[in-house]
Amino acid sequence: MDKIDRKLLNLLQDDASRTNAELAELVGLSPSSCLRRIRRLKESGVISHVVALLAPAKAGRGMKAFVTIELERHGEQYMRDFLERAAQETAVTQAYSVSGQTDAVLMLRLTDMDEFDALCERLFRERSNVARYYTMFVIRTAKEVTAIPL
Amino acid sequence: MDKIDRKLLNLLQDDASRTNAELAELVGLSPSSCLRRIRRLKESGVISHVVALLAPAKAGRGMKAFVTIELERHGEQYMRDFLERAAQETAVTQAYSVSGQTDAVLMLRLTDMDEFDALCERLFRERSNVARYYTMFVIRTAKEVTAIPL
DNA sequence: CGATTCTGTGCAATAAAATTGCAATCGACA
DNA sequence: TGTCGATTGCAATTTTATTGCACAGAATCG
Repeated sequence: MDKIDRKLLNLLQDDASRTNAELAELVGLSPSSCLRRIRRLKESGVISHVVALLAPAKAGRGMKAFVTIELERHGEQYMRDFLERAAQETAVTQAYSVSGQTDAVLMLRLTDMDEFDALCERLFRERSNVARYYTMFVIRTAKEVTAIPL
Repeated sequence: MDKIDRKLLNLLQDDASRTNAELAELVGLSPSSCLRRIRRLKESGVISHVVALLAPAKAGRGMKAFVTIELERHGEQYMRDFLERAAQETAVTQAYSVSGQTDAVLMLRLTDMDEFDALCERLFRERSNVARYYTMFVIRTAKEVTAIPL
């Protein structure tokens, strides 16, 4: 993992639809060398996926929310159960167990409030182990990148 | 935006490195038709980017944290200032203003605690407008997808 | 109801891009 | 300084993307 690899990764994290020739040009390598490096980065798992990102609003899910959750009972198994149930919800795009007063954090992508209500019913109220949950609706997105700084 | 478009978007959100011929096969179209649809989806902005996703641990940023922030003074301009400063930090991958008791939420990708400490110093303590901040370190990631369900 | 337009389709030809073999070069290390 | 292993660039080859074109279906309008 040298300087060129990092440069390549930064470029690919920003826009993976560039042609290999273009990337080669940008990092100052021949196309073949460049391609071999990229392949190596994929095989080693540093690059885990190449995906298309959609504009949330145009995909009909412009509403975002964070939910912090405190569980009633705090065993490892309870946490596992809750996260598993949460992960199965399509509106849940991120689900974590965390340190601190809060036990879990969810990131939601919603179409409307009805969907939110139905989700809360299933996840937090219906025979659940949730003691308290606190919802923060996203008002403004100042930054949202998938790139990991190198 | 018909059924085939949605299918294409789901496929591309999952893996955008597939060849056009493969995608065409999967949605039951000819390669040329398929390509034209994808181009249309890009031009219309539904597909906003195509990016490489890295394995955080292998990229040296395995540590994640959420921070909720309450500001001292609550004007629009104060919020704007804070978010702008936060967004400039490379460790901050997501920055939002939110509804509720909390004013802002940050998502952090960190290499170590020293980086966290330095970030807090810059963002929360150094002549800042932050009244209180609460950090939740991610213990387990149960789900983390970029795909928007369609 | 029929003519017309518009949008989308498949096929085949073309252009562009990725991929590979190979010889040369670079750099670490003895 | 010589040797080994890894990386490079070039050029040939293969694969993939792209485009022109004619046709089919749906919607529009008189």
